[in-house]
Amino acid sequence: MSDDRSNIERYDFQTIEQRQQQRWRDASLFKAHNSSDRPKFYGLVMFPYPSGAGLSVGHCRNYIPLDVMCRKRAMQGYNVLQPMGWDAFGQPAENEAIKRGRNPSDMVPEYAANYRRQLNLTGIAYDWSREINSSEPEYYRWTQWIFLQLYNRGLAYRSNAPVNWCPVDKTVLANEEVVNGRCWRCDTPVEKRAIPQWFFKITEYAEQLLEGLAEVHWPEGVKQLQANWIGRSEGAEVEFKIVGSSDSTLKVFTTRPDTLWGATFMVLAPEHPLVDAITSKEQLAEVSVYRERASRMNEIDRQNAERTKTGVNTGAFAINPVNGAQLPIFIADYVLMGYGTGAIMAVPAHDQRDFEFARKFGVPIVLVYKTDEVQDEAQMTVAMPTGGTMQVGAPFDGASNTKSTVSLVIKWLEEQGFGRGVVNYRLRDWLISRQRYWGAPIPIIHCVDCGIVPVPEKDLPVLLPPVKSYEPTGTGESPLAAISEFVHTACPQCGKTARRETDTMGGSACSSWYFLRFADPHNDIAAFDRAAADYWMPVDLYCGGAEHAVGHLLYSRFWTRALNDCGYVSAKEPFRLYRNQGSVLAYTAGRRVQSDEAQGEGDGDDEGTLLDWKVIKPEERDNIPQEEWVWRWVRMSKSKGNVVTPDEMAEKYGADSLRLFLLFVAPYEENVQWSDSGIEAANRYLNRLWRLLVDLEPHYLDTWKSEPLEGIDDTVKILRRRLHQTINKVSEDIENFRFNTAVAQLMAFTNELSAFRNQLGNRSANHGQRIVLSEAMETMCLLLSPFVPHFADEWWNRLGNEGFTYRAEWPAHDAAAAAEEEVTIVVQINGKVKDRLTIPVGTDSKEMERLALLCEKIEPELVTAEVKRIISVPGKLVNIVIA
RNA sequence: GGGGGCGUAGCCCAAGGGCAGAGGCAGCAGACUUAAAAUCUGCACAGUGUGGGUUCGAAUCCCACCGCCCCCA
Repeated sequence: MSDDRSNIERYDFQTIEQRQQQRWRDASLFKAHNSSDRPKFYGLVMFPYPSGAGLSVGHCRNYIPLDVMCRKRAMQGYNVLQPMGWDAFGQPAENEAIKRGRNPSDMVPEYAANYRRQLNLTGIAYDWSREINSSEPEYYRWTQWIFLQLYNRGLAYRSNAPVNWCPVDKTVLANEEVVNGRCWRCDTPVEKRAIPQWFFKITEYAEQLLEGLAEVHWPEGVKQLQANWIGRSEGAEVEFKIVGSSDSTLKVFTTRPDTLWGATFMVLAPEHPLVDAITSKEQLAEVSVYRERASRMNEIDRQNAERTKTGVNTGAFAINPVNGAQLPIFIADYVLMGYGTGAIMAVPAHDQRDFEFARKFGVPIVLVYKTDEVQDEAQMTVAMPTGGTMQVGAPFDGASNTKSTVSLVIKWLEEQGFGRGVVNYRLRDWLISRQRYWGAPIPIIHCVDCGIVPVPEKDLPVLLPPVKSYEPTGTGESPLAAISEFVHTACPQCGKTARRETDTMGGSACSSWYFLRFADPHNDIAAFDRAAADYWMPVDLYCGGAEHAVGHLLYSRFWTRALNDCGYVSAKEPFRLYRNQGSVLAYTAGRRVQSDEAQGEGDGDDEGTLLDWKVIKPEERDNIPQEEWVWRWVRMSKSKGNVVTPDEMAEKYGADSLRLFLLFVAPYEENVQWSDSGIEAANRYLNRLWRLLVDLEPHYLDTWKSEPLEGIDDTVKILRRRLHQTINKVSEDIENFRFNTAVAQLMAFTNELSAFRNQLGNRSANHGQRIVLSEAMETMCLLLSPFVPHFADEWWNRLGNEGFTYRAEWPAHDAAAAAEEEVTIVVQINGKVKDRLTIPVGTDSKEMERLALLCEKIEPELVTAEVKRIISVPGKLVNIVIA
């Protein structure tokens, strides 16, 4: 060890990181090949929308753990694909462009270039030769092509759908733009309007999407979320005749056909098409007022169970097929047109919502199932959904309130011709049209004579026309509708003049297949080559935020299955293993908000804003006295002025320090609180390790691998044991996504190595010590490689190795070398620790008990006590239970 | 309203039926220094949110409650 520390070489991360990154680039180190003898590994992170704020350290926390995994797989001999691209179409990009007065087609590539620069800074092993941008014609041409494949299979269709409409802004709003039923811009109550929209028929895949969940290794919570979203329920569709109308019947879906005998009224959604036909003259006025009011409400409020039930009698009656009873027909907003048939039979005795409605409107209640306690409808205070025995004068009287009774009744209904068993799903079709500019144009032409005509595949892409002004028109139509060169075209079938579809596809279309494009990103004759896609798919490890658990993941699964059915890819499930990471939070100054004050301005990345708290924006800091500041940990975002960029961190501490900190600070799934002191600590560790390696360098023997291990002394034997324990722990921890404990283990081993160095002092190491030190130094380079690749490669070369750790073999741990010889066990009396014993590993229980009873601190305690029982766990403890 | 997660030292986190501590931050003391920073060495600090239960033994499993976070509606 040098006494003159001022001369010791510094850890010069800036030079090292630049040098190593240049070497990686020169060698095209991370380029993936579409065929190989080696097994493949496809690691993917949800591709980002490049925003003007640039990449934050929060993004890095998502991407770096995947990089660690990919780098380890490469060292384990896998052919690795880790690509990156830009989710550039869609509203976030368009909104940002509008805000900045820019054209998104100029803006997006600029932002993307900045993201790419930042990602390279962090040393992530991306294959940039596969970079894709979903807003470029080379890409969205194939998004349109897939649209046509879906259209040809009847999986894309156009239909009237109620959409959110702001009557003041005269525009259609996305669900996220409706806040408490009001427009996010002008606070006007939003109305529902029926406008023709394009849908994908994801409902046709409901069952498959549900079953497929069994095949994938995803967090249970996410699977459950998808299952709930799909919402499968079994029941029956029952037909009710309407009094005075011989031709029209009312179809209802019910999961409880066994309670048909207790139905006392019917409820239709206010939008139900039969309402006009059946409403009596006397009720007409009241019904139309109610329908108008309901059209203003959003579905969230309508389903809120806390609300007082409202509704209006239509004056019409339906006939219960099972007993001929005449049931009054109401309309009420708690019934939704989008679920089931938009009509229900109401059984107040056994359904709480129906019960409340019946009590409010004075409709009779009839018990189907009765118990000893519940016999009299008039005395009921709540509905009785479960329990009891059927006592209603039905063919099933005496049956218990169970699933098997439901099945029996369904069978009976089918025999009687009253209805049939059906499976219903909560899942709705996927609304894909957007009346916005910045998206892939829907490749459809409307011809007066031929109707809807798909654009021939040879005419793709339908290019998004370059325009100066692309803001929403205010007519509810897409801005494309105002561009006559775009709109006017010839019908591909009859050649007459026709109009192009002017809606574009929402961004979620582009992101539903990008993982397939990465397999073959530059193909200009197909979306992707089947062999390439079959080689890489499925994605072996997919990382992303939990907020996409239903939307993006479900859509991607649907498209993959649809493309599989079309014969374009073998995979049925796109993502085999899926993990979601925690966010990076920044300590942020805010202030209390009065309850009547308008909430966040909806910057798009402001989600999760707390109701009683608002960020103090940088420009407001001087105007608000510090005593009113309330500090909180919130997600980083540009609008909050709390973003930390990787640029500044790489500049100050180095990319390796940033990587190490983000991996070390907390478990992968958990949110982390950003602190500069944390990254400083990571940097300090790397400095310490650097100096340690410099100190040990003179002892390094490059022939260590071929030297015999016999004759190494006990001190290094223990060091070597720790080394092999470290190999084992780090390898396992990476597999289990426990990067934080893997780093801790590397630090712990560094401390041991450092203690050994200190012990050695200025003496020269003996041969055996040199062998073990050399093994430790080289192995550390390899173990560190996925975490701090620049640092690792620097030392890898410095120790005389050619090439890259990325191409070196991941170290294998020697179980014999890692095994401990002795173990310390505890001796307890009644579960309380009294003494400790160090014994050889493998000592059996009997011997442990014998030794324990002889312990200095144990023996005296047993003189007066009666030993009732002794529990001994090999390698752990002996517990003596006394009376 | 429904679902999920998390509460361990002043702080971030380990341990996931068996000694509460692997690692780090901050703190204290010493060494080095004219001094400080950096560095090195050492030290101290909690009985695991609360209350029950299961067990020879619970931070760990179960139940209830409190607090925080996330997702869905």
